[in-house]
Amino acid sequence: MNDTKNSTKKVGRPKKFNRDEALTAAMSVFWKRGFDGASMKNLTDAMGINGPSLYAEFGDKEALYKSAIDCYASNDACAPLVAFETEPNIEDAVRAFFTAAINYASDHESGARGCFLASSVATTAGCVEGVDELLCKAILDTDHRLAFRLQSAIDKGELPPTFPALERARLMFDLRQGFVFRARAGLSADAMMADIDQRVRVVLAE
Amino acid sequence: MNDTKNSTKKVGRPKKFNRDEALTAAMSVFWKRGFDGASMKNLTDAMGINGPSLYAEFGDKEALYKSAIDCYASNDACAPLVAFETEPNIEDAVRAFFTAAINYASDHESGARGCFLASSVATTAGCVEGVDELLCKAILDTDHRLAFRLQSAIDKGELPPTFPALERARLMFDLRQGFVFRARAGLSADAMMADIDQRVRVVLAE
DNA sequence: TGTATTTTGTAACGATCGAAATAATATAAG
DNA sequence: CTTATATTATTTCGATCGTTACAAAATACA
Repeated sequence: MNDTKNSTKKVGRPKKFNRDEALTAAMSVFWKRGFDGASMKNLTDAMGINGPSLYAEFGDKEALYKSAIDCYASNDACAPLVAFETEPNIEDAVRAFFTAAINYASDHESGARGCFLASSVATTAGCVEGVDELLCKAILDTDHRLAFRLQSAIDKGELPPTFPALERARLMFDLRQGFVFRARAGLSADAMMADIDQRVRVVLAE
Repeated sequence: MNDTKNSTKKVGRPKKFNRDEALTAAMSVFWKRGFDGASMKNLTDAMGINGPSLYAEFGDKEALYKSAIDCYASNDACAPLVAFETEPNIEDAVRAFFTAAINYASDHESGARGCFLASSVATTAGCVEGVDELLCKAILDTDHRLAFRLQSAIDKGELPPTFPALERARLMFDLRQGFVFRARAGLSADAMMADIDQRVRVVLAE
């Protein structure tokens, strides 16, 4: 009766760690130090886990890295996107997108700056197998998700029928990369915030 | 009479390498693999130099890295800037800037993709001492150099007196970061080129 | 021709890397 | 209470890391 579900209790010594929490901790380390800059000691320390437990749960360092990328792409990277999709008015939505992007890149709870994908993972494109594909997918998915929200604003009459949704979606994405790079370098969030109004106008200009 | 100038011939066994060429080779390795991903073996192989010679000429790995950053900032990073400053007509100039940026990020002679500063050095911000400052300086210098060219277009009457030169300079820079990220991920240059006309209009819109 | 000087190539250093072997420990099932 | 199972913690591995010691080689100068 219970053979397909996982029972709440399993045989053997129980794990001391939570998989998601450990993965989030690993992502923070990779984000701050990069793939090669993050040693297994850095990782196990931050994750509160032993070497063998890490290998049993996540495979080797490269597999852990890719899991961390997936974790980021389906959680953190979406925060500005969610802000954009949630705000009903399109102008407010674009503003919320940039505001969230800047805040996120400057003051992430992990202490890391910039964007994990743009500021750390990008370095390993062409070095770690499969990273190129993960990055391309993340970029194109974001383009389309941004475009979808813009298109719905067109459908609702908030934007003219001729509005180039996909082009402006890419524009939003690329502008975000600029903010992200500046934040990684340590430039102030306030200075970037001052540019938001102008950029909202640029994105929505007819 | 010759004591302040360097004589053409020096005492001792002559060097087998050219400093600038070796530094350029080192930059390519750091660009492709990142600071931590580039081993001393990778570096000496690419530079055609021995370990001890490298240390004598450039100091340790970190010093070599910073020299490579300086080398890039005062040479390669300027290519799109120079294109922008050289083209007489402002619209052609903006187009040339983006075209050069995309070409450079997609087909650099070294085989590296993206931008050394944005795609590799950014990862070491906060990890390698002094990198933050180098990055901030490179960003702000570029902002101002772009703004200077826009201002001269205003002065010549190509752009209206109310044109927000510095804001649009930052806009150009940040859009470039998007192209650079896409190129690093492996997206096609042609797809990016197709966006240029629209972005030229965005940058110069009144 | 011999000496001083500089760079070269080789070899080696201790430290740390990612990864795994081993054994102790903590649970569920019989 | 014993057995089977799964995770823990410790230890260790060979490889590679960045760096340096050392001696041979190649030049200018006396």
